[in-house]
Amino acid sequence: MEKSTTEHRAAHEALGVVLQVREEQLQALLWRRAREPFLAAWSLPGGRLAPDETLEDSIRRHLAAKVDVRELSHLEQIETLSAPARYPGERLVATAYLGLIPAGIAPQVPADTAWHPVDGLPELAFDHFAVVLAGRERLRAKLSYTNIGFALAPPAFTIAELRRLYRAALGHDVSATNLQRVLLRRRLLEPIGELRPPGRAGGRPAAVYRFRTRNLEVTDQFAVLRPPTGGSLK
Amino acid sequence: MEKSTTEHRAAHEALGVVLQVREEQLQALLWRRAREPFLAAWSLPGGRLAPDETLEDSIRRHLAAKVDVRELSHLEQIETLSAPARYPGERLVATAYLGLIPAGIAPQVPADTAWHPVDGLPELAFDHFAVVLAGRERLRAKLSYTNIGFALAPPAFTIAELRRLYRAALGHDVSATNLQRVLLRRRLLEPIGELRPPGRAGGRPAAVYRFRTRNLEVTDQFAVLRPPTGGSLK
DNA sequence: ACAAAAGTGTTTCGCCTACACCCATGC
DNA sequence: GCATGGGTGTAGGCGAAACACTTTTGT
Repeated sequence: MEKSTTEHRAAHEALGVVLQVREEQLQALLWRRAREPFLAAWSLPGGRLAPDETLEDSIRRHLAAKVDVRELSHLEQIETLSAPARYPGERLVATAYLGLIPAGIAPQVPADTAWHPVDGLPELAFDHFAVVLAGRERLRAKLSYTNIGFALAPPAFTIAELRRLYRAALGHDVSATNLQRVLLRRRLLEPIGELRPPGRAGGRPAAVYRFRTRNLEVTDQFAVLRPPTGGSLK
Repeated sequence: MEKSTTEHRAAHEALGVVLQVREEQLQALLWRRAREPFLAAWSLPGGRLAPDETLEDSIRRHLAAKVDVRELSHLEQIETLSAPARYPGERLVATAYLGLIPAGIAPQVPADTAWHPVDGLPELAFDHFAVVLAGRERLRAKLSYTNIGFALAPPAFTIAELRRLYRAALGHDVSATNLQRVLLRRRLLEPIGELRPPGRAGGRPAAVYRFRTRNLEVTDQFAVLRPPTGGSLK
């Protein structure tokens, strides 16, 4: 049963699922491949792991060629893909990361790189389609029980603007009334004390809010099976 | 900025955080190292990735030397560790898996392998301590919003028995009344129609239950920000 | 005055908790 | 009978959803 494996060395790449809400849609940053295999197919940005860097360092370094890394408001590992045949002709293990960019900034991207709505992606190279969907699922889940919205939102925003971001990311409508109440009750948002003047059509000026912190925090830790009010076991 | 990385090949290992509730405590399966570095230190079982296997295949293969793999009721990837200096003298990337074994079975383990309570672990080799804690956190979180309890429980059990498993895994007391109601309301449990006769001290016979499915299902999908009763967007 | 947009008040609902009480058994 | 352990009835709390209504602006 035991194989002689001590000599096997797999090449390792980092892949980035970089998401941003653009034009009311959740979009992913894709790169048009310049090499075989899958020449000219759309694929996730990324590249090989170098000897002296972590995987997170690596994805940051490779993404730097596509977007200004300072614009990444959040980065987390999704999963590691290791099917032996996932990359033709070579053993290549891939670790995928989820990267988020706040709405409202328009990163410069090179000519071989473009944003694509996650609903309605083109054919993607390798197993990248499933990776994008896994990234979107991670984002959607965390929108419900963490403050990860900070990573989709600009530094300051109105509830109506935030609502459009949540709607695009979640894929379903969100009530502005309830969104405001949930995020305020959980103390994720705070008003900065300014008002946004209404547009041409008039209307009451909107209060401007910001996220209280721009680091990931779990805000709904134990939905059920909460510890009893008081004691933990040992 | 771009490094010449095309030739770098990192060795890759799979690590298993195998947990079981034993004697009312959540315990992890550890292996006493027989080689340098960290000779004789306790560490997670696992081993090198072979050329023609996935990482999941790999951890199953390596664990087979420690426990009967058929006893693994659940296996999922936790995270991939890639700090360049995490393993002395060699670049070694590690992908950690969480494996669960139902309570009540006593797997044969080799002499160099033993169960240790997760509260009160000895010093572990490398970065393995943090990996065990990450595995426990994953388990605790999923106990709240999935049916992962099936993987800790034997095929049939009373509510009182299940309560002890949840208590050990969560680290805090759990009310049998509420545990029963939550798990029945979510339709995770169903009675098998049998009764467990009481012990020497008497008492009403307990109904015997089982998990409706023994595959992972998310049961509390969107805590908040649920889609409106009706429509999804696009 | 009217339309538009933002925000608040209020009701309803459902899930969860806590605790009292009832049930079935051994001694 | 009484002790012991299992299960159910029920009331209260709380967060969330829904919707009506008020507030503040532009035209």
